[in-house]
Amino acid sequence: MMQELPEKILIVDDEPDIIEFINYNLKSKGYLTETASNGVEAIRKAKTFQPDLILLDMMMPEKDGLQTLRELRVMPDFEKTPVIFLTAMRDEKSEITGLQTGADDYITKPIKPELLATRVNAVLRRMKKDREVEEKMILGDLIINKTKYSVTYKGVDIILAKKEFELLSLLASKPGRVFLRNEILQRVWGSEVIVGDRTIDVHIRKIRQKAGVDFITTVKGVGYKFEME
Amino acid sequence: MMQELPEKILIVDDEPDIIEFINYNLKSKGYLTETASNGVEAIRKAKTFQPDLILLDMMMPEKDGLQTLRELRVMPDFEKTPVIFLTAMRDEKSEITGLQTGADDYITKPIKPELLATRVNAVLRRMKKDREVEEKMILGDLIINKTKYSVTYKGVDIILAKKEFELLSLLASKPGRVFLRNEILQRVWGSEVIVGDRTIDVHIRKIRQKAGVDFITTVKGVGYKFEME
DNA sequence: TCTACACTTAACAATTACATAATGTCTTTT
DNA sequence: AAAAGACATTATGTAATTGTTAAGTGTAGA
Repeated sequence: MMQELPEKILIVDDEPDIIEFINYNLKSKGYLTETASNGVEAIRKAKTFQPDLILLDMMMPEKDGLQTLRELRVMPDFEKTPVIFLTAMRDEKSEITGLQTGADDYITKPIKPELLATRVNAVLRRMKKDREVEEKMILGDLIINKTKYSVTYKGVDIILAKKEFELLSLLASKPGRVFLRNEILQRVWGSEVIVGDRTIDVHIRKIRQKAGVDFITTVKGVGYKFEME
Repeated sequence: MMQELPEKILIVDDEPDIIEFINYNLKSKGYLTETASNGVEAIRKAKTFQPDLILLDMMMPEKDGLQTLRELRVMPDFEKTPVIFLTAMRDEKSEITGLQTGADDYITKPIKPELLATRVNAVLRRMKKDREVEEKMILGDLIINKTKYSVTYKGVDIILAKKEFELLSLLASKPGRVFLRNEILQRVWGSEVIVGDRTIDVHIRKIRQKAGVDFITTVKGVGYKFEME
């Protein structure tokens, strides 16, 4: 039987007392925790901490829980990270919007330790099952494993550098769909970084070269797409 | 030869007669026992007594057996503690729910001493085997023993310092999976401690050096992963 | 107290990824 | 067919990242 790693939980709330309370409870249950007191901090911490689950207060100054969740859901890393909303009292309205926006559960304050633990457990277990299936992208003879950062073609390893891997993953995430050069830049390099257009070509070339076969089709004047022949 | 400690059993039932009866039987077989008469007391006693096995009555006032078990399972200490349910008569429904919730066995009342002893024995034996397997990680020629803090490669001992051992254990816990530097820091050093990035490299180097072979692969710009060649 | 060892850091070396420029090839347009 | 536009290819310098070594610090044990 394999040893299970403790799961990482990010706790976001603007009230220090609540953070303290939740933090204590979850830590004593063996979880690895990190905290944030507003939406902006939450997003920053999420990037470095890479939590397995996020507990997110709905009512916060500046950026509220809903808005924070929306922004997180756009980022590939947190597209599927489970989120449990913390809401003040039975507020039917926000419950519905919360679940619609892509939260996985919600807990009403005041928070009861047992309930918290149960919900956290349930959501994490559910997620773990999904993960196992989702971690591998299988595209014919090509297998891309995001957690292993590995690519194999017909069982043979293809060793790609970071940018190459991310580029291929992006294209392969929607086979057949054309990604505009702009979009590729945004998603692989980020919005701040500015690199020339040729850079993409060069990376594409390296992937084609290393793979030996060509899954990437150039759509002139538009972009690139992944396609098995 | 290692001295075997008597195993500790926590008996939970709301009827004093039954507690008395079970207690007498198990004590006479050499077990160390402790009792509780309801769910709340059971959880409290469990924390201090740290039983190897829990006999848990299903039907209890206030907090029933199922609920108690659920709460116990959330706590790291009792995540894997074997539990045998005591149910009144052949109650198919509760049997099923009991086993689903993570009980290891069940005994129907009225309790027969021989049956009790047999079941208790069986469950404890099963657990002991699981333990042994769980504590060792076997990865090809590499064996990592978490309880003994020892590592052998092809039968030869590799003596690692604590941090080195923890680092290797972490990587080996999910072979192939890449651990980001950030995650390594959080999991081996904890979220409070702040150490420089080179620290990881140095530890990695010592492991590679001491092992003679290299199970650890660097993924530049990403992290490290464990991989047998 | 002395010694040994674990751990961290700093400084530097080595390596690698990456972006770019320059040039080549192909395609489309006129 | 020439020219322009678009991508491919190659080579190369640099920036980023990791490897290595040695030395400093602290701590436990002899």
